[in-house]
Amino acid sequence: MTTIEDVAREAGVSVASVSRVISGTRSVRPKTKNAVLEAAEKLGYQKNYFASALRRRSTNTVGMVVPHIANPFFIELVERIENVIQADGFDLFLCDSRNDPAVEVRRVRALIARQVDGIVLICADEMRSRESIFAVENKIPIVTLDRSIKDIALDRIAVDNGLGIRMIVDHLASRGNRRMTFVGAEGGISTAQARLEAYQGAVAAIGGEGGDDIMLGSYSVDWGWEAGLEIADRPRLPDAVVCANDLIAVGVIRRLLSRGIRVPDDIAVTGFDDIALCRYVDPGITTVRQPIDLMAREAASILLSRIAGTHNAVVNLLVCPEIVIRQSSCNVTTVP
Amino acid sequence: MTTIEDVAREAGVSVASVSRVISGTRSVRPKTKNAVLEAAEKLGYQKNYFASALRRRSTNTVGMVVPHIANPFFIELVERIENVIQADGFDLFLCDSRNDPAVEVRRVRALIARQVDGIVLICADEMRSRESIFAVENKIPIVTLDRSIKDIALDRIAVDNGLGIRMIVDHLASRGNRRMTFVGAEGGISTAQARLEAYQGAVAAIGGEGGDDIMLGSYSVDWGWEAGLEIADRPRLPDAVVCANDLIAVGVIRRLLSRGIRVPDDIAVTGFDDIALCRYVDPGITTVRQPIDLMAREAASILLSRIAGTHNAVVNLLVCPEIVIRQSSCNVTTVP
DNA sequence: GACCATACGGAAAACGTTTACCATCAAACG
DNA sequence: CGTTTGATGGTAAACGTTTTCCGTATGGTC
Repeated sequence: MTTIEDVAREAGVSVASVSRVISGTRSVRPKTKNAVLEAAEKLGYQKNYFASALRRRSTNTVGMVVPHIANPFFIELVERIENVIQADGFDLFLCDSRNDPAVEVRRVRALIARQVDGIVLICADEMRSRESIFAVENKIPIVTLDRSIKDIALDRIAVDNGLGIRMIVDHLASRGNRRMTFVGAEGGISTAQARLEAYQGAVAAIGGEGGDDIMLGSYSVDWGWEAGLEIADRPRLPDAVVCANDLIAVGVIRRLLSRGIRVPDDIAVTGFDDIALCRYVDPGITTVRQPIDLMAREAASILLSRIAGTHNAVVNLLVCPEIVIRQSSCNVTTVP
Repeated sequence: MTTIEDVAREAGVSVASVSRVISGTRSVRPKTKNAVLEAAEKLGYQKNYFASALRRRSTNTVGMVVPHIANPFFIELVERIENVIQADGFDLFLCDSRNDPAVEVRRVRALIARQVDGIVLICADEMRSRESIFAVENKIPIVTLDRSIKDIALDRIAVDNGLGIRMIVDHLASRGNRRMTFVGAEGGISTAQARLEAYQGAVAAIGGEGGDDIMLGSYSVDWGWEAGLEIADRPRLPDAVVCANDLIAVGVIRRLLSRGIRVPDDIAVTGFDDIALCRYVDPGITTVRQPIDLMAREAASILLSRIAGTHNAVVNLLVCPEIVIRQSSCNVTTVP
């Protein structure tokens, strides 16, 4: 391993000059600069990341913790965020909390130990993820994305979940659906709670039935598949099933179809998020599109400005969703 | 920030003793050990990762580079690998090369700079990913997974792609299909090449047509959707479309259905990998299941043993796939 | 020419660990 | 009782940067 000292010797200058050239912290004469660069090139010098981080106490790295790496919605957010911060010279460390607040807090600690300059958190639980925040001890900035944590003043970027669900229920009602069922997620997930409450309110608002017809599980295809069975076996079917996310909707639809129930002819089904999968299944899924790009850009830029030290007030940004109508709620022709 | 020195002062011992207790490198008397642990607890001491890494030149971390984080097949491998290495006390850094060998080599360099102890690489290109290997300069062990690099003796774990495709073609032939088409991926991806060649050989072996009916694009739904159009518009349809992976198959099937062509009644379609999506679309996709769990365990344990310094011969492990028959190739009833 | 501001180079002190080396002590052994 | 051995504790030297502090040279201004 070649060090700054080898380069200094080769270039005939001091280690200080080499460091200044490499890290660009102070101007040096063009002549010495070139000598250093040539020597570094010749020796194949690579800066030691740890020595640098130890001394500077900063790593140009941000960490991101998501509940489940296999959920395409989170992955899309990760990709967008990485794009933004990379343009600013930051690297991204990605961690999966496996939907477990205990794992989450371990991940956060590991990131802190590696001295990331900031954290983007999609939290596992609106109550128990407080521990993750405490673990940060205000040492570095942290912004929450998509899901929020109760009663803590933190930057947050999320879609207006309530509005999304109301748009869905109104759309279903406009197609003549009156008897509805909601398949959501339990546990302390803020988005799950918001979508559930909005569903209840919206069904009441349109004067429909089923505002209290609620099934709660997890944000997964498996749960949708399970819930779909219960629905299919009912003596009297609902007109529409409102699912709290797209994965659930996929499971519900698969089950209904497998039981000979037609979607949307017998039952309309809707999702939330608009992951790519919605376009690839048949029927395509009517859903609420989250403005992922906007959310990622906002989250990243808020975090970066906090890292830079600019930025004051806590941001609580609620962005508007958009409804995407596909075949699962009404027979129309669409193209993926 | 509390350091080892603060703990030493608090416990009334030397920094050496504290370090030995914290890192467990040498035995210390129970009495001093307890004093250190209590002091550390009291002061909330956290070891500085960078100082430790700088001195020890090892980080208990392995890096993994995958071509595309949004591809569920890779994500499943990542999850399994993380499980294995975590049990051994290692952390995982995940990077996305965006299918670009130039990005890949940057990622590898970044991992090396962070002194990961080993790398798992799913390479972007069988020729140009050599650069990534050269970047490692034999400094740390590296194993390749799924895709291989030409003419370099490296540990490699992959499925027997040829066997998988032969199983598919034989299955299609046994259902009476004779006129076939192959939709694959171009560029220097070893698995794409292996699947293509196996297709040509297998079609010849069964005396079918279409061994030269080849369309090459990328491993994506979009490419399948595009290729499906060309197929749907042909004056004479093939009996079966063999796709090089599941994503392509999803795109092809969606397109054929949208053009009023029934799957499998008019055309059978098959995939490769057996990602979860195959069970969620309708019709379910007949595909080749890769033994992901086995592959991940093998890759991880080979890497770990190389890191530990045991292990000699280069491993080239070709594992057996399994065919999974669903509705896209013949009308059967299956359960997701 | 005297003075000052500015630019630049170098020596050395951090940063927080780990570890080589030495000192001490107690037990074991002849 | 002298010597050896093994266990344990401490001191100080690494690890490779960055950065403070100081010295020198350069150029400009009066």
